[in-house]
Amino acid sequence: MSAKIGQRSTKQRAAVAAALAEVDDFRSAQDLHDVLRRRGDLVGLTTVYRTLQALTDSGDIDVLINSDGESIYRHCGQSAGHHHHLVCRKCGRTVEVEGKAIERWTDAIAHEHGYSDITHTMEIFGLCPACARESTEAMS
Amino acid sequence: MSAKIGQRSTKQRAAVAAALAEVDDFRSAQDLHDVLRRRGDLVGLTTVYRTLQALTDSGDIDVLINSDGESIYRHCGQSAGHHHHLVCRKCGRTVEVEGKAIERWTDAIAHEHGYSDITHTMEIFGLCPACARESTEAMS
DNA sequence: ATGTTTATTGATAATGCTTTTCATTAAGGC
DNA sequence: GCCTTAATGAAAAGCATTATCAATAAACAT
Ligand SMILES: [Mn+2]
Ligand SMILES: [Mn+2]
Ligand SMILES: [Zn+2]
Ligand SMILES: [Zn+2]
Repeated sequence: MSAKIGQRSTKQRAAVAAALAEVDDFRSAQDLHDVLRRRGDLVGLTTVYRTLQALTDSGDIDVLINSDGESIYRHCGQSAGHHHHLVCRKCGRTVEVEGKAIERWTDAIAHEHGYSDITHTMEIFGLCPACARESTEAMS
Repeated sequence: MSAKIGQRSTKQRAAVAAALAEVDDFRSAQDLHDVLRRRGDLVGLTTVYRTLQALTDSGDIDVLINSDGESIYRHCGQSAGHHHHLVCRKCGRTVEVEGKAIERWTDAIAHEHGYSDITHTMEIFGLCPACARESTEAMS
């Protein structure tokens, strides 16, 4: 929402924002750096990292850590409101999912054990239809 | 469950297992390496990593990736079966929770979108009763 | 427009976790 | 005890991310 990621607007930050808008999958900083290079926007890798960090801090994009321990970023559709993700572990294709049931369940469990001030993380990983098809074709 | 982490039993593996039994919160490989050193068990860091990897693969211990992207391990009570955790963000106190509802829900969502080969992560964080009490006392 | 200030950039070096190498050691079966 | 080979671990490599710091360029004043 708020674009307050710094006090000066630069072409580098605009380029990172554009790249995030173009691909709407979760991507690593280095992936996005490559996307930028292919687009013709020469932005330093350091700046990509810095900008993603700033956008994450301001809540404008979502970040999650994949099973390799690497951070991946995404500009979410309705960045307003708590939601979760179904992510393809191969290509990053993402579906945003919302689940009141989960929210209620985690709160119930936590209170049951006397825990307060609850938060939770929850992401689903799998192979998207396209990547699954690719996999089976490769076997034949 | 199965202790089949290899075909030979060594004192190093026994030492790692003992260290895991002694501390029952989530710890990094390097933390456990220090615990071993303090115990007087000289086990190479490489071996600690390898053993934790093996124990994780065989399902004997749980691993999760913290917000720094570092893997932390824990020997769980009933190590049989998939489960999740309710972790105190202050002191690390952990409660193991099981939730068939979550498992069914994630699978349903994933299949609904055509995703296959599903896994998921889900952890609950909060303040345990003891830490919450401490917090309110500090305010008075 | 030109100059001044200083936030921002980015090439490079450094950090830190984890994995790979590979020569040495020691289980387990005989 | 001997043999086979899994297992160990010191050292090097790999890899994502962060820290440095001199050069650059927004924002603002003149
Ligand atoms: Mn999202
Ligand atoms: Mn557990
Ligand atoms: Zn995919
Ligand atoms: Zn606590």
